[in-house]
Amino acid sequence: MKALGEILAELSKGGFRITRARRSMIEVLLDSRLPLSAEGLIDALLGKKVPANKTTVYRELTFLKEMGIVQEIQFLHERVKRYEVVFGGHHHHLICMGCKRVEDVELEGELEKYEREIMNSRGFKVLNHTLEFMGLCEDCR
Amino acid sequence: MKALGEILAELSKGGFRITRARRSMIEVLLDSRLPLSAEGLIDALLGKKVPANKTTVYRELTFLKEMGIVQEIQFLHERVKRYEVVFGGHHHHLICMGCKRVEDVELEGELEKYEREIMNSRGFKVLNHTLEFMGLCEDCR
DNA sequence: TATATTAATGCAACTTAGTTGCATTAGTCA
DNA sequence: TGACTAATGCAACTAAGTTGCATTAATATA
Repeated sequence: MKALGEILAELSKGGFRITRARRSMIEVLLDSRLPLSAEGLIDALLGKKVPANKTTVYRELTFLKEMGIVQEIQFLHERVKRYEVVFGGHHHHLICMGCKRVEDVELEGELEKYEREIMNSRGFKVLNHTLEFMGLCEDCR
Repeated sequence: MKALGEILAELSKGGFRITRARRSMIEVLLDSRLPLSAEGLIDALLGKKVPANKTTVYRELTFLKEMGIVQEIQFLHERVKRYEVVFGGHHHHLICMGCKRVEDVELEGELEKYEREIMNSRGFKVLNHTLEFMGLCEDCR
């Protein structure tokens, strides 16, 4: 997980402008410990008195995705997409069906075994995967 | 994977009516070797000269989900939801980024190891999970 | 087989999430 | 400080799915 300054420097070096909306969006996403929807992001911005236009927010999210700064997540139990700042390591989510909170998990060893298996038995080359666990968190059990 | 007759008998026993739309939708879903979107389902029905109203199709999909006959799948690379008849065993998908085809995979041993790990380290009780692999199929590599 | 009951249907109008075109604004560099 | 153009914001649009309500038809019963 990078710091705000690092991200901004990287963008600046790439010839992109550091606007109020851009900076604030990255700040909000960095501060949120769970992935935000576009709507949630707009609310957070308005809460910080940062003008947040829907079009701008969606366009900026597309941009930040292309830059590899944020990633988009689609949870099965929701219609909307969520966004989070890309983490150092690839990780997954624990989604509590009680309180709807989302936590991150990193898994040891990952799914390489399965990916090899799939390659061998099907000739299918896995390039990426998504994995989400649904259940009940400690508080909701 | 159940046969059409079985499914219809089960519904009938439950006091639900066997209508043309209901029978045809289950038929189409059983025949499709990949999960269908609502739109794809409507097209398939029209192709069979079965009148297919959007509202009816969505309502029937909701019903079939509630009955545990079909399951809804959300792929990360798509906006729409897809539906498939529930299989005997829990399974996952291989999504080809080239030709967009979807194949099923069943994994040995599954993710129990991770689910135990998550329970032990976080106190989070996993009840369900989703796992999709994105990559290139044999033909597209 | 006819009839009553109500599950299922279908239209139209709506909602939600996200997108597009285009004129305007504001970062950045010289 | 000004020129350049990336980024913005409005309004209008699209796609996917939903809702209310009057109508139709599957089934049980007489």
